[in-house]
Amino acid sequence: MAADWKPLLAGITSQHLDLAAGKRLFKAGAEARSLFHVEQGSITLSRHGVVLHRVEAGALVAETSLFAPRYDCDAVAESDCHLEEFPKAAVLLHLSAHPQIALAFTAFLARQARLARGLLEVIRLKGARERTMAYLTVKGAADAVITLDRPLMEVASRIGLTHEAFYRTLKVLETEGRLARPGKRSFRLITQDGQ
Amino acid sequence: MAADWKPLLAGITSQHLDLAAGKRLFKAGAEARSLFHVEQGSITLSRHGVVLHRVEAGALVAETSLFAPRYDCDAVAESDCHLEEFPKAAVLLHLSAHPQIALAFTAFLARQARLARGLLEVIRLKGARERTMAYLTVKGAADAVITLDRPLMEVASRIGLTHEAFYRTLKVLETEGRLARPGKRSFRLITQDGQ
DNA sequence: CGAATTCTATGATCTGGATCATAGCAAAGC
DNA sequence: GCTTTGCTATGATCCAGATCATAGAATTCG
Repeated sequence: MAADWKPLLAGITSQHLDLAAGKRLFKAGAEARSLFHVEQGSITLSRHGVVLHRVEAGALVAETSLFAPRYDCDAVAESDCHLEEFPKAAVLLHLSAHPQIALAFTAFLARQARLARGLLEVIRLKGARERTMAYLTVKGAADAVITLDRPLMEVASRIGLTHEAFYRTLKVLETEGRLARPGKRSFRLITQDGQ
Repeated sequence: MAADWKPLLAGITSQHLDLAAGKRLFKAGAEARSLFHVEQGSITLSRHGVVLHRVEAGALVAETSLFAPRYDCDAVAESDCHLEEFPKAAVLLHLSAHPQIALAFTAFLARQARLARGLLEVIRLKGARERTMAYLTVKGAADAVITLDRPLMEVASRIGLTHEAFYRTLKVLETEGRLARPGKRSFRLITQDGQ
């Protein structure tokens, strides 16, 4: 699905790059020269000190800058990083030369955008109850078992809740009969008859 | 910037489509046949009743479905809509035939993704103060005048606050000397010396 | 295997922001 | 011009969820 699409870059000249925690990868305003793939560690993108995005291992840094002359944010290693650097020009050339790959890349970005927007809508809901239900609902159909692949703590912060609040909310939903828990990280939404 | 990129679709066969408020444009699971451009009104995309995205006039519906065999969400008109329908196949053909346009589309999606992710990070901050500062900070550099083009009420809801809370927070920041307000919707962040 | 770390879980307290209420002002409509 | 509607603004109250605290279960690691 939201596949690691690094394989598609296979043909492009690239070079390894190690970056110690706290070191800067690039800064806003500098000429955008490369696209980066995070192999290990994580990179923080920020603008004027405000974090815009946290890039984890397996993801790309600076997709936007592929299409802009300059980087528009600062990139700093949050932890020791192992990166792969792809020269921007080479990437663009590769994309023009391989329409299939270009399309795949486009599809990848479309999914990214939709994912982020979906999370935005969920997080904008007012209550812990609603956010939790909404998050689970988009993850899977009602009456099907949904298994989360990440710690509940992490899910909690994704939807803008503390883990305590999240655990409690899950418990409440369970006692209310709106949710069944086959396992610690497995859930099943119960269809409500009253609607 | 986040330009209305409809002009790029200029060459493609399309047809007008009017949709009354409450009517469904397509439903999840149906074969994905078209891409839509909202000329007037707004469309709500939802999955199992959870709103994933609200598409306003000037934006596209179903970019993701360009790359998937089926629609993965329901699209319903929130208000009376005027749409332009572009057959998926024709769009894909057009994109393959015009690499420039394909690239522009890709760039457009990259910006969308980044924008949404930025907002996500802002909205995940804990306090009204921080969210407000962060929002303004990414909008413009410190010591430059930032003018918001939309009602403060709308900005408030974007960052997950009630308008009351937002107004109050602005006032607090102002009295704290962290923010100047040349106009109702104009702001200037004050550089703090103590850092 | 046992120790350390992380995750899951729940209880008690406290606060920031939601909610309700009210009002001045600006923009739009007639 | 006057009226209506929507935006900006601020005050009072209240509660959901943050914070602090504690602990059992599960996982990782030496």
